[in-house]
Amino acid sequence: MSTRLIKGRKSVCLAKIENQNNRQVTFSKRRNGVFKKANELAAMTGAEVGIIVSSPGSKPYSFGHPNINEIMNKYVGEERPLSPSSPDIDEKYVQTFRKANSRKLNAQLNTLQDQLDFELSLKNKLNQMNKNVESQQEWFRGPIEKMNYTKASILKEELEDLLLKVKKYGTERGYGYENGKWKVE
Amino acid sequence: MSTRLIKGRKSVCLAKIENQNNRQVTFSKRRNGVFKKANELAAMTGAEVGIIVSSPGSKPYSFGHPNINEIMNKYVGEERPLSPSSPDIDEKYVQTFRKANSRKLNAQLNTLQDQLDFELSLKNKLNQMNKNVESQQEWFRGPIEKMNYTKASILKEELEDLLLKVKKYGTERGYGYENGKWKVE
DNA sequence: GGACCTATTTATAATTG
DNA sequence: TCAATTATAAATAGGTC
Repeated sequence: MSTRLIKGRKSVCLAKIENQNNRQVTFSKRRNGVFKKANELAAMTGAEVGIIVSSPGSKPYSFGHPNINEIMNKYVGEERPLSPSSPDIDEKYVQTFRKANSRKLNAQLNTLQDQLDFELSLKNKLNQMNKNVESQQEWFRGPIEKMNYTKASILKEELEDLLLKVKKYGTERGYGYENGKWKVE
Repeated sequence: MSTRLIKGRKSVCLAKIENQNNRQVTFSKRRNGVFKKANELAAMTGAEVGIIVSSPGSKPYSFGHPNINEIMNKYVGEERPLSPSSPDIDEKYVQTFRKANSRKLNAQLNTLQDQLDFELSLKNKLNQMNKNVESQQEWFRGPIEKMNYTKASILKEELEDLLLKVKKYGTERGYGYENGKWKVE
């Protein structure tokens, strides 16, 4: 705890970070930051957001609300390749996007999410969450073609937030979270 | 000026903004915010970033570094091959993107499971949630391959809502976790 | 690599012009 | 509607363990 070094952030420099390690660290932090912001944008305004990020030497990451592949397909035109000679992609994008508003999946998802948002109380949700457990593994092992990674990342992040809250305020109530493991008595 | 009014921002609430006007304002501001963050990410780390955003009642917007179309073509490269006249594209990225978008479910599954390590360590929470997810499934009937996305969406929504509620009421004292069950008063 | 910490810079919600 | 203001919440650079 003999800390007396300078720690606060410096002003951001809009230039490529030279140091390889710092660059990687910044990439990870800021990639998550962008995804979090995108998630907030989608949640708060109902916007559709799709993001693809790739760093040299790193895996590609994607974010999509409601789903990266759906958004991508809208952008490039569903079920048909984008003509290599087609330069005016923005125009095409507008058209396909408007037409796609009536797509079945989106409508169903919107309905689902609206119901979840406005009809289920927290108490009901929590009670339902407390039902048994069996098929969880199957859920993770099933096809995930249409689910992008970032849904999971965001989910993870929010679980971590939740856990932080629990860790902070929950210990006095007889449970806690330490060293990556739950302690429930 | 004669009155000292409160202007500072409030804490962000991860829920859809009801007021139409505020929602549009927030959309514009935050869209720019996301693009700015994405631009910084690309500039500082050399990452490739592509973003598509669209809000109902608003035009679609895109951000791309170095180029949105190029990035998207890489991402969907499997279904929509790159134009043969793409000389400056690192083939390695293309391969990675193809892999990310691949229909080889096992590859994605492994990646997903790695990212979900944290959640898997919390089985006694997530497994309970799964039951709820299963029950909600009846609301939605569609292609099997999209079921998992639906489950993920539901789960994510529930977690978001749960987190919101916990943040809102948690510090006051209206929640707890005892004997493997959540309690909310 | 990851979690946590802190000083500071940024982003932005509410408000005014 | 759009730009500026300002108080605050959030993000994050650099550090430790």
